[in-house]
Amino acid sequence: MNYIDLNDRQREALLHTEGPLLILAGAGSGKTKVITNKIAYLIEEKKVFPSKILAITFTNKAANEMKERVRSLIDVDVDAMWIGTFHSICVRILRMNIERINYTSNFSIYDRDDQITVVKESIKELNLNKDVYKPRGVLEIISKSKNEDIKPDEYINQNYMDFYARNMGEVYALYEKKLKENNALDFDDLILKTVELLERDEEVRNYYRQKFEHVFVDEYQDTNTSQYKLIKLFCRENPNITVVGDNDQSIYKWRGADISNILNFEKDFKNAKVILLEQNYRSTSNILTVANEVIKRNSDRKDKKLWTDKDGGSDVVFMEYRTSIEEEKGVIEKILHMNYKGYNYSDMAILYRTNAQSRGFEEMLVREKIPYKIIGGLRFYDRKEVKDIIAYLRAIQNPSDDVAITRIINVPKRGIGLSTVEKLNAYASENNLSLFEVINTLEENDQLNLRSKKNIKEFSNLMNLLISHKDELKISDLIEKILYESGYIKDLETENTVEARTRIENIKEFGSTAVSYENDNELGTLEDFLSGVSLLSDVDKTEDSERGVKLMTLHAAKGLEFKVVYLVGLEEALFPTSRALESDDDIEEERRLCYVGVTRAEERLFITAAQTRTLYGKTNPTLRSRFIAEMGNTIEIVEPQNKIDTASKNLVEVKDLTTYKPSKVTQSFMPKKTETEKKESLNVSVGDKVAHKKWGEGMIVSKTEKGDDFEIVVSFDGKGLKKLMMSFAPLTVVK
DNA sequence: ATTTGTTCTTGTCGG
DNA sequence: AAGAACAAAT
Repeated sequence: MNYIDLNDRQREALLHTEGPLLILAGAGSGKTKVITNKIAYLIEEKKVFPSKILAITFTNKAANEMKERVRSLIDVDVDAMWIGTFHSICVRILRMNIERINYTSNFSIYDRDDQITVVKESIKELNLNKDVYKPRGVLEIISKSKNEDIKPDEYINQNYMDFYARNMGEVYALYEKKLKENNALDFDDLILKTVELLERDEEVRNYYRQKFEHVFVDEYQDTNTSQYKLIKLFCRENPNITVVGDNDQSIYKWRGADISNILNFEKDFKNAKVILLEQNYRSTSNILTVANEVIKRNSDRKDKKLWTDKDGGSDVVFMEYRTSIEEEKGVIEKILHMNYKGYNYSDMAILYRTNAQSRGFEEMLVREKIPYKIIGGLRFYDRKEVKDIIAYLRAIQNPSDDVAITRIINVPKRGIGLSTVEKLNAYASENNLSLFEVINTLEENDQLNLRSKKNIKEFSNLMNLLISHKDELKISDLIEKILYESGYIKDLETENTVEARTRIENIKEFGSTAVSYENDNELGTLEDFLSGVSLLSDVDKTEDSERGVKLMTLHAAKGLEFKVVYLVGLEEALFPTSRALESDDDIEEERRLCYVGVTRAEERLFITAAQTRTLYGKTNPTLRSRFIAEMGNTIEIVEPQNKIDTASKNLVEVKDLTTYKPSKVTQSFMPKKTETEKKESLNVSVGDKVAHKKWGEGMIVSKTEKGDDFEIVVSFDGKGLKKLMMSFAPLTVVK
């Protein structure tokens, strides 16, 4: 093997095989190359056993790529190494050891939807109002508490004086109780329970500490508190740990990622060596200049500046269209043009901030017959029919899984409706039984009528039949049995609509994933198959070889690269997102996201925006994103051909759109009044300068219809953003 | 009485 | 798109 391919910095990282090492790797600086070469070097030169190597990534795709690249470097059994995501490694450890902390190893894994279901049940059971205690919001609190290792009773005690928060603590407590009863773990638990296991059980802890002589962590800037704890638990004295990350690409704060993990590495690990990789092998220097120009505005970061020895390349171009529809059209025209110039469609990607933006581009691509692939969005495994089948499998594997049972008890329809399920649930919690146990001991229950009992009996027979076949059937055959015995397929066939037929197709495709799983893992169990399915992330489900233009969110694009990138929707309140506008920290995260987007491009980068955007059927005027101004003269601003360019015309257009379309109700109930009221109130639009009695002068950032009134957000000079109702605010227009 | 089908509302980021 | 509220069917 030769290591000449590496630059000096990279080689230095490779040769540092003892003790902690932090590699600060800028975008496109060859970090995967360094990790894989280092692993190969350890095995070949340092005679480290592959089974003593642990490498943790964030996606399965990254893990597989790492395995492949090590395999291509040296002749080694890569499956002996532990290379996987945080979650898959934890599941592997838990399946072997979870009995030590009082679970059984056939536990279910709950995804976000399952979590919401449990939260809703808990809210209901505690007789709380779900409009006040919003399930999504409560779940956010629960997840946050879990990641900070705050237990329900602690949370309740901390918030004892706050009625609202205390009740959320009660929901949290019940949620945890239910998960335990269902023998289920959520995504957060996978990490937390592993931490708990290692903390409590010295034997297990020492086993893994001994086993993992060399630990690698990729995307270290994205680790959260519990993941950090886990890493620490794997480490012995002066550990051989290599972490790779880029603080400028930390974009998962909302998921609990703690950027201080990477910023504090040198404090946390004594005698840590730090190596900076700043040479970029991906992009032209023009693209890097834009990236550097944007990211340098962030305050809390390790200073790092990408450079390249490549030529300048083409200018980075910004185009602002009049409407979002014109933006979509313009980008598609550009795609056709670049294709004509010799770029393949598969070399191009459209990157956007929110999934909702994909639809317009998709329609245009279909119209022009350009091949494309949307990554993320409505995911295959999130489809109703696929989730139903998975729920059947989960219920078979772990009958205590009430969420799975509830999902399928009346799918396909078998006459067990809402009120019956409610009764069963009530009986279950009263007697501390699982739903499945209640179903199996129906005779004792006298609250149900005969018809319901008969239907339930049929369902329980079905489930018991399926469970009895669990061990003797292959997974794919079990799936077939489920589809046949439950009548699921028959139901869809009778429906005989286009929709039903695609559902059948999807189910078939799911069946074939089971077949290929069996081919790859001869000894694979149902449990392993199910964990694999639930731990897949978006990015994992897309093949590299896929043809066509790729559409994805900026988050999904991290780690990928494309010859031509279209970065779309650079507008205030969209990118940066409206929810970030009021906090500097959040703006910095949006800026990192922008940096990630820019650095995906290898040769050509087109940035676009629209002056009015139609979303959810509403058209609103927009303001150019601050990031465009921050790029300054590193980008070339090009007037799109289909743009109407006189300023006055734009203004008229904008006004028309804002006062357009009062909601249906207001229109029919009080047409005249609405009209006059709106005319009377201040006639301003986004971008106008206004003055406020208290806050001085500022500029209008957004304007949204709220009933008869408009809510406007104004950015006051030196005072920040304020939300105002237009009819009440003492505002005057500044010319 | 209970389940199933239909219409209307609501929310509205990201993995 | 999913849930609530209501209407229709069993």
